[in-house]
Amino acid sequence: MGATLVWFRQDLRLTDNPALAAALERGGPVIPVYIWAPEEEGDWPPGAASKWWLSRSLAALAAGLEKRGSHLLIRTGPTAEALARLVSETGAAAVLWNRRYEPAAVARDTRVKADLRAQGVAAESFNGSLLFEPWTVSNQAGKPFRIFTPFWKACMNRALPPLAKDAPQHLPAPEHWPASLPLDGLRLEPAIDWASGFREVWQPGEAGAADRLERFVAEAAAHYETDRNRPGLTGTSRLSPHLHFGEISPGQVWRAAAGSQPFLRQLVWREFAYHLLFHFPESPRTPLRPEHEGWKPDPEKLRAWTRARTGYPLVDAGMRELWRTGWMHNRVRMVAASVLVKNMGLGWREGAAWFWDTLVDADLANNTLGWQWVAGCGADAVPYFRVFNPTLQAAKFDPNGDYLRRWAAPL
DNA sequence: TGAAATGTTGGGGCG
DNA sequence: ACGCCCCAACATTTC
Repeated sequence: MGATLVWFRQDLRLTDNPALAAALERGGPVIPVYIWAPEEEGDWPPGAASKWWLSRSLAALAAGLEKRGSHLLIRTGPTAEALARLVSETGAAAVLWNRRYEPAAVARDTRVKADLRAQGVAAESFNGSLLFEPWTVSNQAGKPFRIFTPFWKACMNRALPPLAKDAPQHLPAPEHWPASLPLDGLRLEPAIDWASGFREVWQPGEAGAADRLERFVAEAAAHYETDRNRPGLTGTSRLSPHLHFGEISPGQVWRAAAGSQPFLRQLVWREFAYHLLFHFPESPRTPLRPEHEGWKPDPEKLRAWTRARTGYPLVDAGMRELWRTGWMHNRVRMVAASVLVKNMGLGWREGAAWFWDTLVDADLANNTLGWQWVAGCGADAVPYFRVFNPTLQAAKFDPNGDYLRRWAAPL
């Protein structure tokens, strides 16, 4: 039986991983590989915070594989060439992976699949990142949804897809492991150590994701509906980076948090973001609605926003939380984005680009949806007259000033 | 997942 | 007991 390559991408986990489960099912040796190819990501190669996370997450995945008698191969792109070379080095009969939905990734993966099949190699992709594939959810007219609530209802009417079989304690290994680059050879970690605040907050990898989920369900899920809006509390799950890198699957999260409808709703917002990105692949660049085109570039203003010098205490606290931890509470993200677009007159893409570089959970689908929602140019967006008042928002959602105090120290 | 203005309701104080 | 007023709490409307 020939070996099977499992091409890891944004599914850096050994539990509920359909591609890995299918590879094990085939019976031969399993060869896990990660290919670093940022030049294939179109306009959105991973930003600095994402690379920091990726480095740690790959290390965690590699350690998990070693514990099971396996090994993570690291290679660099071009992906098609790297896979072809690995196939010839290992005599692999199949390459399996879990799907991605970003336009550049879809185009690249389609070519890779065709190339492999032309070489006589079995190539199959699986759903490892979403509850429902974007092309399987549609409205009465058979069209993609553009409004959240009907999408949510359609999702709630469907059966939860089953989980994949978890990886066993021992993975079948090939007789010889092909060469691998060292992880630090990818230079994902910053040369200057700006990530000390990140390390205090985050534990990238499958174990960190499971721990975060367990704590959320035990401590916060019951009060999620109200506490999720309080940035001074730990009222949200903080699973976004773990979900982005696939260290945990939405199916696992859904099952653990099934008692909290308001939280499930947020999980479906993530599904909706992928639904929109898949069906409207131009939307990260060209929104569905033309609103908010009257902005002018202003590097000084933009710099003030990025460096936490807007003068709005809640926004500046948020920008400092982002800078220090690679994450910002969602309530504060909405206010910070609203201020950039509606108070400062800057373009949403400029804010989105900063978030892309600084967020550990930077995700093209979610980032695009969030910014277009605030700017009012997306599929399901706030009307132009909906403007957040940063002072009022602080009074409402941080009444004791806990959040402002926590992120008061200047950068 | 807006804010502010305007409208409605009901409890309680008071003469 | 009753009517009147005030006001908070909530609901509705408007941008």
